[in-house]
Amino acid sequence: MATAKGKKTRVSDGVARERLLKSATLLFTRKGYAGATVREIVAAAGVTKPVLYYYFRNKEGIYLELMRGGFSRFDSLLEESLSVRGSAADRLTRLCTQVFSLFLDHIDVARVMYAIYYGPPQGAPFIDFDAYHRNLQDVVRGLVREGIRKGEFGKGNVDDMMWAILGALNVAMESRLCQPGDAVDQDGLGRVLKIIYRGIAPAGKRDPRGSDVRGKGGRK
Amino acid sequence: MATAKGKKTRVSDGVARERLLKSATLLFTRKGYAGATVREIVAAAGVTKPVLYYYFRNKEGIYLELMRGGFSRFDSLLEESLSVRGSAADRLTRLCTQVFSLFLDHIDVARVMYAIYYGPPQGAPFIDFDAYHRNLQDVVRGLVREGIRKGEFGKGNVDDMMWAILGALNVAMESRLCQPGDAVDQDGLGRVLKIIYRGIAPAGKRDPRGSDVRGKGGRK
DNA sequence: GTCTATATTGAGATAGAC
DNA sequence: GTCTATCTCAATATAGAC
Repeated sequence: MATAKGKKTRVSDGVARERLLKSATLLFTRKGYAGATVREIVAAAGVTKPVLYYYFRNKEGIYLELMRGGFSRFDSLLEESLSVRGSAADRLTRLCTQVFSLFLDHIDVARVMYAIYYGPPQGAPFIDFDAYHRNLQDVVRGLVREGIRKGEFGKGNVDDMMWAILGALNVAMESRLCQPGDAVDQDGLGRVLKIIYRGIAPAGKRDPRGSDVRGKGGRK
Repeated sequence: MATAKGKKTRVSDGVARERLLKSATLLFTRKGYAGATVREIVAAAGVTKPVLYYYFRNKEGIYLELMRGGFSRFDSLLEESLSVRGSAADRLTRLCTQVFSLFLDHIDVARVMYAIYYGPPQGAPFIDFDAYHRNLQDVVRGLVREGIRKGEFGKGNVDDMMWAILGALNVAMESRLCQPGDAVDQDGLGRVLKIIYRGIAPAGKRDPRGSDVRGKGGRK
């Protein structure tokens, strides 16, 4: 990230950039993409307009950078989950836990995404949120399928299992967005997933409740 | 509403009113609450401004009427579910099915609600969506508790079970909002709920109807 | 009263000095 | 990299003709 030449600057490289990203997130959240003005964003960041244009080209640029930051990490998680080894349940839990963790770490950016996705048109550049949603679905579906193939899960409708799992992840995230007080945390998500694994276990092989409550995977 | 003809109405009572509600829903969905002008709404409904004023007083009035329409039915469902008899699972499924049905019947109003809830401030009158969400949580939690008390569900964290069930309902609704093509339908929701009932069944006992989690879709 | 032309504002964006 | 100063443009507001 730092410039190769190590040129001296008034503030160290990227500080203003980070401040801008932060203030843009805050203001996009509070007033929407259209409602947040470049003036407010730079004022809140304690810099002047040209600084924003220097780093991000324009208002759309800083918005896209926000989105890209979140989604690139998300893509990494999906990719990583394909190479990780372990039981299907462990891999699913790992994936959900990591996605949830990413969500919690950037919940303010997530709010902006939700507002753009569900909210009215605001002139923001198009982001194909549905594609990311489908990617997650595909990965989860693949892991479920593998679990069935290995006999870890019972035979049944793969999509039903996928929806049950995504429902757990989804409700955890949205409970955070909606009621930060009484919401689902990482452990809660892990426990809800356990309920689902038990529900999709093969007919004869249901392990007793709470036989493995750890979220990091039973054996490693 | 006043069916008495105190005023001169050119169309039969309620027709213009319904047309206004429909066009307002459409325009609130497309352009947001703030973006939809009274002019457009009445034009789309084929009536004149005074007609809107007569039925709804103003833009806020027609918006509140939309919200009230959805939520009053929702409240009825919650209330009704308290008096219905049957197993906890049946009552939970019945409640979720009915809520989902209500959602599907008024999915365009639901879109407006989502946009207001998650979207940026648009100057719309405040609606306490969180309260409705909490109400649903409370009813589901109560039904889960009863299921545990009657031995239908195993002992365990009541909230975890509640979140699993709400996750299923939630993901069904949002899959409809997001990807109308490949979404969850009533049967799908029922099957996902079965998975969860199995997952929260008492340790030794298998839910008779949940013994087959296979849906008609099979593997996809 | 309503309409239209003009003024004003406030938005995003840029040039060039340092 | 950052600043001061400025530009363009569209929406809004207003004034004055009709």
